[in-house]
Amino acid sequence: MSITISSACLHRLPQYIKVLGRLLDAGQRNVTSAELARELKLDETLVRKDLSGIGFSGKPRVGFDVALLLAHLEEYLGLHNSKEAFLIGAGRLGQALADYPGFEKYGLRITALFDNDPKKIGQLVHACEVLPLVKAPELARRLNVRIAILTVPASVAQEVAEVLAEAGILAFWNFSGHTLKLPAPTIVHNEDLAESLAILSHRLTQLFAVDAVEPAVLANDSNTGTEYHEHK
Amino acid sequence: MSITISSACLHRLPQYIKVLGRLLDAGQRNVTSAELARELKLDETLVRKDLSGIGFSGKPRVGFDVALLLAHLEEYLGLHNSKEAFLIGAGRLGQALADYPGFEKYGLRITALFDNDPKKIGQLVHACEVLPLVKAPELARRLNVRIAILTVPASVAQEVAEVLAEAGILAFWNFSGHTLKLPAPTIVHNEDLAESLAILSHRLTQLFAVDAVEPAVLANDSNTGTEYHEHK
DNA sequence: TTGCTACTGTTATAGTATTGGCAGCTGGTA
DNA sequence: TACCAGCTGCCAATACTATAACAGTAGCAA
Repeated sequence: MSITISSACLHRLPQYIKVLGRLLDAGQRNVTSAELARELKLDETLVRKDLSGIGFSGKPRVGFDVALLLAHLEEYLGLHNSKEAFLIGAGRLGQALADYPGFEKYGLRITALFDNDPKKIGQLVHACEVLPLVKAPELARRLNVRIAILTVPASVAQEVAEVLAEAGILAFWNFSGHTLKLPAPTIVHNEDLAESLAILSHRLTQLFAVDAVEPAVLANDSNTGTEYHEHK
Repeated sequence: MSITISSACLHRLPQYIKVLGRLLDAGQRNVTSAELARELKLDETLVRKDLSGIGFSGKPRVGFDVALLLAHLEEYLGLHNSKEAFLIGAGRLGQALADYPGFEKYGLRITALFDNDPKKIGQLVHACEVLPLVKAPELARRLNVRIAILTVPASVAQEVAEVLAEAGILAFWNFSGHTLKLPAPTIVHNEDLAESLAILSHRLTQLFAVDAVEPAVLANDSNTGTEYHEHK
């Protein structure tokens, strides 16, 4: 099915989904590659290449069927597969994530929260009781949960992750800031605020330097989530 | 100074900083490119190229001076420049970010929080009083604040951002999930959980598919924060 | 029904990022 | 002091991604 999929393309697919969702809500039936390209500031041939690459075809003179394409993308990304996840660490970030409405839409359901702070245990967060952390491995095994969202302090992240990996957790969505080292075949997705901040900081200093000196050429790498607007 | 800097390289620099910080804490004085490469699962020539690219030299037979390199990287990324930011939206995510300890280390200081929920106004978050949102533009102008962290609902993000841009905010760190459209020369850095989730979802389905069928080759694109471990 | 238009899908080209190889320098050692 | 080992730094080769050009097809109108 998906033999080779460019990493850059993979990052664009969710963007397509977002735009398509908007179009669908607006009642638009078809969309052309040029339209998608304009919306996401991409080249229109790139859009066509991406979509044909994941096996979706448009129709000449019409474009792509919005609803069909959206469904195809969601299917391709596996968003329909219901995924159950444990949320480890019920601090502010953990609670914020538990509240995040986008998860359910994307097939992710947080089935339990864990923490080792006695004050937090028993609290209700988003209709879920916070359970003691020590019970997580056993429950993961019993409920066959494969995904963990880590919102624990960086200092304990590695230790916690190892225990959970031992209990069969295969994918970690890691917000702790500590880069996890885990044995195969685990998937680790590090969400690193510090990294984003560093890049933002660099761009800011660039911007101010440019302001002061001359309007130099700035690369636009939209695939990383940052956008650049040159002067004038 | 920095004429051209590869986007991929830019994303690696914070990683170097992280590793170097660990090494410095461990008391290590020098580090070789091979060592850095091993730690971050990169090629060692790539590490050398990145570091020489930002104008830092190592010494043969010794490697790179950890402290000096760290300082150089931080300087290069402008982490020493003190940056003041407004946090817009004092919901759970906003409060979690206000609490995040990494910001100060990277030169970012949240000087004020804003919200338009009367219940939140006046609350203290991380030693900062939550102010009414309508005052943000005026204060931004008066205090010369250039950065805004947006943790408002997606539905109002565009509107809020436009008002703030009007008031002189140049950089938006956007957690709202809505892709902002702003005029030049604004910097927008979108932090999109939905996108991350979609990619994670895809990797998961790939993993399970691989599990079921055969150990296909999986690309490792470490620059996106996701790591892959192949079977065996 | 036939030709035209507008869009898609594919092939070719160029630019960029990563990998590999080699020369040169530097610190240790006998 | 002279040699050796190890690591850097540059240059070439390769792979990959994005842009450009072109051929093909389906709807629409006359």
